[in-house]
Amino acid sequence: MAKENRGEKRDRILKSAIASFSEHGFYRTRICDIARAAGVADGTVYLYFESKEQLLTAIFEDSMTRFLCGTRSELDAQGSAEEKLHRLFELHLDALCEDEELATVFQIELRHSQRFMKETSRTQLREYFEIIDSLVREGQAAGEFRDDIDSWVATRVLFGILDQLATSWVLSDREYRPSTQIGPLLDVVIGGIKACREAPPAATP
Amino acid sequence: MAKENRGEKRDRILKSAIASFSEHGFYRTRICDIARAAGVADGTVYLYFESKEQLLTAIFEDSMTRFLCGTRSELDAQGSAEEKLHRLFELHLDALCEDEELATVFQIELRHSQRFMKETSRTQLREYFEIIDSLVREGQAAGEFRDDIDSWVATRVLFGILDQLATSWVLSDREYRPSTQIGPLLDVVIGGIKACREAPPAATP
Amino acid sequence: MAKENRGEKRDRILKSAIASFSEHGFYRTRICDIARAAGVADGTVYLYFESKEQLLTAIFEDSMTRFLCGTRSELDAQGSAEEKLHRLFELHLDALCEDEELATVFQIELRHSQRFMKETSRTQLREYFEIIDSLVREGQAAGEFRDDIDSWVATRVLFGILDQLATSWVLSDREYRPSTQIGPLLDVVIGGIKACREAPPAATP
Amino acid sequence: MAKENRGEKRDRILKSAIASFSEHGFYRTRICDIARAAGVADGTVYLYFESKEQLLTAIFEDSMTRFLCGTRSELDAQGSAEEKLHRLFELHLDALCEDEELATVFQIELRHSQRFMKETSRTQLREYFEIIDSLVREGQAAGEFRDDIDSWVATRVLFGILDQLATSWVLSDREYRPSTQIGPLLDVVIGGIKACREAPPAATP
DNA sequence: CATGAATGAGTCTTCATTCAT
DNA sequence: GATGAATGAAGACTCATTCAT
Repeated sequence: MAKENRGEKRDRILKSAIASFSEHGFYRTRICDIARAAGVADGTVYLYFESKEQLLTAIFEDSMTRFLCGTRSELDAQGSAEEKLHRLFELHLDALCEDEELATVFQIELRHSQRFMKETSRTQLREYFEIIDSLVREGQAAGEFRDDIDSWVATRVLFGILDQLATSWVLSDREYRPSTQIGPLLDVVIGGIKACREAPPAATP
Repeated sequence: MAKENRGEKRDRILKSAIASFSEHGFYRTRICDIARAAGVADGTVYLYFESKEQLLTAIFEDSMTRFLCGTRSELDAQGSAEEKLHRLFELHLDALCEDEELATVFQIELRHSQRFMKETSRTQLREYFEIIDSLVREGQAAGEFRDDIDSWVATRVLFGILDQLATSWVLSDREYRPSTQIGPLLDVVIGGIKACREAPPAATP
Repeated sequence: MAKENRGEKRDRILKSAIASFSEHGFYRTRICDIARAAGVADGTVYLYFESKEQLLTAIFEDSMTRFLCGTRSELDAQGSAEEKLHRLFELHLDALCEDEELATVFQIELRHSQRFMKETSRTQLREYFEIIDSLVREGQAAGEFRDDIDSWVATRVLFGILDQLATSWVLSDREYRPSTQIGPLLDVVIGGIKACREAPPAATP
Repeated sequence: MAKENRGEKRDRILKSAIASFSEHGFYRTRICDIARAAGVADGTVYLYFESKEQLLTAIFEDSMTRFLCGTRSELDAQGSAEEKLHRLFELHLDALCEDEELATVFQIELRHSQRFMKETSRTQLREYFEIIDSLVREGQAAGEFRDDIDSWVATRVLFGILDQLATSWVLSDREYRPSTQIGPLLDVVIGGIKACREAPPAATP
């Protein structure tokens, strides 16, 4: 029970943090609020996380790790690069939609964290970017996508769409599922990649 | 000069606040930073603004007022409802692009303000929404748009696109002008409104 | 009164800090204790001093500056180097005896400060060492002291005696004036310097 | 092995405490640092010592007990009272020199402990004072020392010298052995006691 | 109007100590 | 006895806000 307990407690704190951060924002949330919500003492939070800032970072890292973990195998099951991209986006958005609070932290709170935006983000996010990038290259290699477009540029556009879709949903009244909107959007971008439209980013937002 | 001075000083403070808020974020910005940047004493800030929170609100209100003021006459100069919508979006995005710091405050910092999101926003934004709404109705009345769609729903979709376009730009490296992307986007939505596409919101984010 | 007040308040805080540090020790003293004793708010302490640690450092620097200031002219009034040394020691010890709390901070509390022992001390104390050193050289040049002894070694021995005399007094019941003991001690050291005794440091403690 | 183990563990903790206290100071040392250095759990420290403060006290008491134990027999081997005093001082200083960390704790850290300075010290030290005092009386009875001097006063002077010699050494760069300096110093004091010099305390510090 | 020194409530973080295992 | 996770009181420091000048 000991080790079980440890992970369990860490999770409770993380969960409480996500709830508080999403409801009141990072700065208006006090460590003691998180602790109380998690049913632990203030000091206990610091047994699991270095600082309030790192608690925010940990939310990102934990979720990211879990997400990337389950994603790769899923993608292998798909056929074309476009299908894979579609599935990736679906997984991404569904993961966020399953936990509205987490989604808020991801799309809103993390953007304020200096440390996150400058360090963690660049390191941790790279892996995700590389997955997208490899799908684009795969599509290019298979003749599915234009290969005169830099795959990294395409990757940023694709990620941009995804991210905006998520932010949009978080800031909305959340009455719809953003993953249902992937199709039309992807159509435009893929169309842009496939055909010779001049400005694929133009379709981004 | 007296009154001139007053307005001028208020503007300096507002400008400094925008700069600080956009660079360091609302919570990491101290009133004394704003005061120093504006070349006034800390206490002076409170002669013009009730509180730090209200300073944030004022940034929104001031900009909104200025924007709405110049907008109506501009719109009258346009022909069709679609042209007017296009022009409105253009004005909106150009206003933000002209001042990247202001854009950041609008798209990022204001979202954290509880008071803003719950009170100010809903009050102040209504007027803007009503402009869009009236354009939609105008188009519907003129047979330009489908009239079996609730104008208020259409309005929210349109505003959503606009807002995401702006956020997207702010979070990006800002190498492009978002107003150049209005055309294709509007095409989709208007197309959605005009024809019988199934999911107009699908193009929202 | 404004500027008067400022210096006055700084002094009150410094004085309260000396009293608290000497009575309860640096670590057991709380900033709010000092503030209350000085009749100011907690935050006010930080308007005058960067940190608790720096408050300790400031006690040293302030006293040192004041002491060195008044010392030089005093020394010019003396005749031989030995007389000057005697007078210097007298001034040093009397300065400490005049303020037992300050003496305690100097001889006990400052020894624990990492920053002090590693930075401030070495910088600020150097000037004092140089005064002693110059007196030793002066005595050597005048044929008053042996000149086959490194003046810097002699300086350290002399300062060591002085410092121990002070510490000794602080840790004692303070029923005597340490300055009355300078004569005999100096006799031994000077004797050691003057004559050819082999181990002047032997008389140090 | 059981009992052996207990004493051994206690010693390890004590040794680690001495090392940490001397290196970082009492207040900057954390119990968990001591525990880790001793290779035990945090809680284990409390199986052997009541509190952090008492750990400091125990360092004094343990060393004192060990020292006093070996001292008496040593003294019996000496001839005159002066020789015994000399030997006592030698033993004292050598004990400290053998363990620089212990010396630092004795001369520096213990001075900050309120409880030590006010309670323990006065109780535990008394025995040591009484040894010195008995040697003085012995010398006086044997006509070796002047008997018109209060033995208790002489005792304090003698202890003061010894203590300062130790502190001086601890604060120095420790390139010399303080016990080599006992001779000259004792000369002065004993001389002061023996003859009719005016100010025996003058040689104190 | 303008100032900026002063305020003091608020919060993160530390760490001695406890106690269930 | 031993452990080390958990506790929670304590305190340094910050900063929005006020108000005497």
